[in-house]
Amino acid sequence: MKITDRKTEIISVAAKLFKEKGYSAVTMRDIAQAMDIKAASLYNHIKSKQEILVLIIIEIAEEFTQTMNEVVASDETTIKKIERIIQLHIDITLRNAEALACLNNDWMHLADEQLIYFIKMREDYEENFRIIIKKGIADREIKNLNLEVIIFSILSTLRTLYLWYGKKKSPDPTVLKSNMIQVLLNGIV
Amino acid sequence: MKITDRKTEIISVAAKLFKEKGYSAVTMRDIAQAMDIKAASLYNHIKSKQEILVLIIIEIAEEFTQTMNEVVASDETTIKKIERIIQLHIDITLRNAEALACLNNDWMHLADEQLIYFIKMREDYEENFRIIIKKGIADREIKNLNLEVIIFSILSTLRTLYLWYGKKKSPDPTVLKSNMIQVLLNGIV
DNA sequence: ATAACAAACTAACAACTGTTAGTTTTAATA
DNA sequence: TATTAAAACTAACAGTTGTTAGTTTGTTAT
Repeated sequence: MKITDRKTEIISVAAKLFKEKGYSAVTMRDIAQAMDIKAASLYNHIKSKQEILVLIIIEIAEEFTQTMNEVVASDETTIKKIERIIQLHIDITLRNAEALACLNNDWMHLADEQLIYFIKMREDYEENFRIIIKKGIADREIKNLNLEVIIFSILSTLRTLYLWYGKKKSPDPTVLKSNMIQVLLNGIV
Repeated sequence: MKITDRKTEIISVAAKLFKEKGYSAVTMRDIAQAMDIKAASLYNHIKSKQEILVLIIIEIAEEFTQTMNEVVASDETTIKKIERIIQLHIDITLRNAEALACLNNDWMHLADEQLIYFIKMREDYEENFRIIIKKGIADREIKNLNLEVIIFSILSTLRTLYLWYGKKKSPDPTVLKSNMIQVLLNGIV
């Protein structure tokens, strides 16, 4: 197996285009052109446009799922758990912002089993987060505020990190992490 | 002028569809079908598919711009200003979640002057927010954390409120507002 | 040199896209 | 009732879409 075969290249190029215009607005000819080949040639490597989407999204979704499962099963403090989740999102954003953009914006274009599978993972992820925060409130580690507001505000920030990275104003990863923890946990006032 | 003419109806139906699948994945025939008419009939009321997108996005963008300009020009405390911005986002989300989804996900499908105009408004909005927070830090109302992290975490939460509303778990607006202020300003720990 | 294989190509398809032209229906007004 | 305007219709267009079939090119192993 080569370090980066042609199929991997297609997926990476496609992800970049999907991030900019969305899955539906990107044509096979767009992807081909970005690789300096013809659209038909793509089919020597991939089965369909759908397959590209699936390969971009599912792998990352599974990575989120697995780490979240580990975190939720651990016996750390709630705050440490949240810090690990923040770290998880930052890590994946740095490694593959394009795929994250795609996951966030184009998941609804998955089909059949893959769509169901993705939605299940997403719901489980949120539910695990809910369990963590709930326990944190019960243990008085977390303020007794509306559970859904807490979860939503943290998750929506972490999920859209990809929008931010790549911009000049974004600080380096370690600074980002510590500041993000400060802001999300202790507030800004 | 009728209370709700056909054109307004088209825009509202289109926004709903755009929210679910994105601008590019929704066809004129989809919009027509949702209104129980034929695609060609839409053109008695609108000029093009593009026009629908423009009408959905620009009006709301201008509303954000105007209120933000008012807030930034006021002489309230920084915290009061942030509270007004939170209120602004909640208000618009409640009134027109579909248009907000569209603004967030499909703005890049605007064209020419409209695209430039939108990007300008978006940049100005962020810059105004930056000015507010900067002053808050200088006045010691806000903690001296990384400016961009503060702005990003608040804005990304407020901008994706539309994703959340409509779900069962979302609390009523006044509870939402007070909890959102608590979480975003004072943190959860 | 030749066989074998990966990866590109050309050409074409059937379906779908936004949109136009011209016509008919519907409902309100004179 | 006749007129008019709004809003629907049918039919079709030119261009684009994802995809397939069959062929050629380039590289590697025998």
